[in-house]
Amino acid sequence: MVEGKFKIPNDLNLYTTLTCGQAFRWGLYEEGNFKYAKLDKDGFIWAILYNNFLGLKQEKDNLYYKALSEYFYIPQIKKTLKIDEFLNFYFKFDKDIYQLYKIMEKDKVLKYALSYRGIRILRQEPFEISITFLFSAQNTVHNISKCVYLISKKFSKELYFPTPEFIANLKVEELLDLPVRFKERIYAIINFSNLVINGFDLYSLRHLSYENAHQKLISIKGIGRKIADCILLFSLDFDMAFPIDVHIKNVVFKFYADELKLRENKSLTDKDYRLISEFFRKKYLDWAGWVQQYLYVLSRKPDLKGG
DNA sequence: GTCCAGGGTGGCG
DNA sequence: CGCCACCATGGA
Repeated sequence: MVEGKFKIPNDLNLYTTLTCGQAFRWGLYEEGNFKYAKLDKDGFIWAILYNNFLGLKQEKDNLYYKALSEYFYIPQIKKTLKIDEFLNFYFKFDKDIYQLYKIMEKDKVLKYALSYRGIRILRQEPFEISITFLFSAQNTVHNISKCVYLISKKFSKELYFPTPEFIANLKVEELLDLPVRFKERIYAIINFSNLVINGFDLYSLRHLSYENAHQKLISIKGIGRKIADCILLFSLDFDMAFPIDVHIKNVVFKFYADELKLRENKSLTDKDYRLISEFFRKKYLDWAGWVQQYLYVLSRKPDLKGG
């Protein structure tokens, strides 16, 4: 076990970043159990990621870490990173979030979300994120994290995230204990894993335009517009992706309806999804996905819903 | 008991 | 296009 201190190079709110619905592995690992978003007795929050076991704790501008190993293997770039380098990679510290704050101050709604400053979009592993968000349909953050925990438990004692080969070879019956809303989600993750082992290269989508990458993803069974945007934003560096779930939809219709000339329909139509998404993308470019995350956190706070 | 979570698909008018 | 039904859950 290695321990150390890392000087945070840009603004960060560690706890909110790790528990705001973009990552599902952070919490407290006990014997045969996992408690999402819970800290250990020393105030560290833990995750199994990139074939390592990492605990983090923030004190002002410092990140204290404990890790099983000093090295993290990043499969999508086929490189091993030392812990400092890894933290810069994972939290995208090369992106100067103060530029985002300047933008947010000018917006009537986003300025209120500045109270959550320090939320960053994480750079996560594409296959894991794809499977994770395939679990996410009409599901809760808590249950999604439980799905990820349980499927990792089936794969290895160390709780590493399964390989595509492992999931592809599972039978549906072996996955029915996962708390997904719809059984069809189980078929989707097995199908997706088969695509990957047969040569579908998620990471190569990064070379495409946003439009083309999104198009490729939604052509896959079980992945629609929203899950595609989550995969692009949370694992493939498409920071201009703007996923719209029910919370984002509500906050946009409440505060931006006039500006966007929106008329509320029974459900969010493809036309409106595209309209809203494009509006924020054109306005905020490579910060659109980050803006979306601040809106998401803001809209999930019950006391702020009134506006 | 009810309501709702980071949805997607297929089908009909 | 918009709307609908349907889909093996679990917590508040």
